[in-house]
Amino acid sequence: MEQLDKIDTRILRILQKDAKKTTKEIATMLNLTVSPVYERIRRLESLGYIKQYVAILDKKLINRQVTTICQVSMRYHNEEFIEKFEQEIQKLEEVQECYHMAGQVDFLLKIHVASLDDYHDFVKYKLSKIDNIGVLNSTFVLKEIKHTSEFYI
Amino acid sequence: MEQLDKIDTRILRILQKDAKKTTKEIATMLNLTVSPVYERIRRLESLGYIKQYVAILDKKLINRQVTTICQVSMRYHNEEFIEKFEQEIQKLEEVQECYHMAGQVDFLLKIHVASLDDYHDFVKYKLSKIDNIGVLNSTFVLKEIKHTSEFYI
DNA sequence: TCTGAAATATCTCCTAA
DNA sequence: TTAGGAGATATTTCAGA
Repeated sequence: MEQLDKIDTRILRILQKDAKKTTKEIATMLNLTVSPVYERIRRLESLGYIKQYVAILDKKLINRQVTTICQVSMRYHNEEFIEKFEQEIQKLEEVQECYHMAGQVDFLLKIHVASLDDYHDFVKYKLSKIDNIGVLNSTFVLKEIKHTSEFYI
Repeated sequence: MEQLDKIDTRILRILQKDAKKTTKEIATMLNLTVSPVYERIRRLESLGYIKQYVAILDKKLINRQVTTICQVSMRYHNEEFIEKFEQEIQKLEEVQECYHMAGQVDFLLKIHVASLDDYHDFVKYKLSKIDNIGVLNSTFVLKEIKHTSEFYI
């Protein structure tokens, strides 16, 4: 895998903040012409450095204002159950993030719903239906202090 | 605040998955011409439904493969200390998410670094320098099972 | 790898239904 | 709110340094 040079890194920094910046604008910022910037972005995409371009929505406006962190521990820790759990989680649209953790708790989930009622339903009818869950501990987000998709590079 | 109709919702769903889809492509998917789609996207942007467009990077390729969840509790819970903590967290580039939580733990942080050594340095020289931290509990992500910026709408 | 230019496509805005 | 069209702007490709 080739290394990134300073120009590549600067391009990634710019696109992490604003994917709508035109090639021309980026070229101007970097004192280059359009072509090399165009080629570099293409290369960063095809090598997989840029995975995708997405629109970030306002969760309050689209009525997903309740964020919950749910910590899950399995009853039995064999491979089969773990894999089954991971598969089931993929299907749950309310779950935006899920991590397999080191330590006491097996999985940490971040969940977005419209209301506490909806969260109740989510746990009752979806999450707790998954096999082999031992402990399930939900805590609610009072306020989002920081949330970015950017990596510091 | 005006409500979104079905077409708006479908546009948002598409742009959440791929912000590079052209107006023309979206129009074709929705059996419309370019103009109405163009106008709706503009409206969704100016009303704030779409907050921003970003490029999502591959954290392994850019060398940020270590993800940590850090749970922080304050020593004293007065407003001044809480606000100071929130301000300091904003400045730390390693912190991608920070939530003020209900319950035992005050804050939950998601942190990305290149290595365990870097995490050690982060805690030692940055995080623990913040005033009034009582308990600080780090757990490491073994595997990312799911991570999306999409909301189910 | 870069510059510069030419071909192609999209964006953007306007008028009208 | 949508359709259609036309000028402005961007993307994409390619020869040459």
